[in-house]
Amino acid sequence: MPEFRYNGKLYYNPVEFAMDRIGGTWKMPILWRLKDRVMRYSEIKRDIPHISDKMLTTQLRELEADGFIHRKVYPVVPPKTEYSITDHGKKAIPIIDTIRSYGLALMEEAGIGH
Amino acid sequence: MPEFRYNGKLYYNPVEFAMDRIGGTWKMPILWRLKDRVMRYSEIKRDIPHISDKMLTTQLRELEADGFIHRKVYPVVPPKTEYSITDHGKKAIPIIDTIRSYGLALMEEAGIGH
DNA sequence: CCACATACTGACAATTTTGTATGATACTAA
DNA sequence: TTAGTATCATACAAAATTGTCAGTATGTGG
Repeated sequence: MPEFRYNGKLYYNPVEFAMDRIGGTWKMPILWRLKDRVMRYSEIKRDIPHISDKMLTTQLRELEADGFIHRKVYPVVPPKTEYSITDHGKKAIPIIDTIRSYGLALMEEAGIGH
Repeated sequence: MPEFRYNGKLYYNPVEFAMDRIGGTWKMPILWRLKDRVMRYSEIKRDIPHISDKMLTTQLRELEADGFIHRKVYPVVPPKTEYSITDHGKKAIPIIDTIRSYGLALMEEAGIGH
């Protein structure tokens, strides 16, 4: 595995690079929810328990900067912003699905969910 | 996604559970190397650049505790320890492969590797 | 005039993860 | 007698991630 640099950061392998884009506590949950519908900020927030405004905003911004989602702001008051997944973002869905299924399998083995 | 508890820790979804077992900087690189051969501690260390003794040891111990790898100690001096992947651990390989391929695709899109 | 709504921003703090540095062991070779 | 080896352990520090809290903007409904 040759190491490489991207945006100033050093990566050791492709897995690390992938996880830096879609990993962390919130990015996959967000992408998963946007996979087949457009959602407003407040909808996403209501749908993901425990997420704070700060986390939701920063993660949405990073996903947007990396081209996974699109952000459309309506100039109204109170504000209205819609988030949708991009073609680039859709490519991550099968990977999330794979990880999710694996997680469910691990949970079953561990006796979680009865 | 109903949240749940395991070993005292709170998880929000299956992805988080999966990533807690095989995520982090070093676990997938370790499992990936053990996927088709038995390796000694020092071999793994030589094969994974930048990993420190502390990280290698703690990650190996956690992977062992979670049943992903097996540890065989030979009572000789200097010490000799062999690590091998278990059947349980082998189930993680396709997932790592999926993430790895996705990472390579992202890298290509980003223009990494010429 | 005042509260309410939505989508944020920023300062700061706590937590989690990763890294560094040093030492232990106990036999073998020089 | 001393250095070298392989596999750790442990104390401590730094870095990265996540969380808390307060505040902002601007119109609408009461």
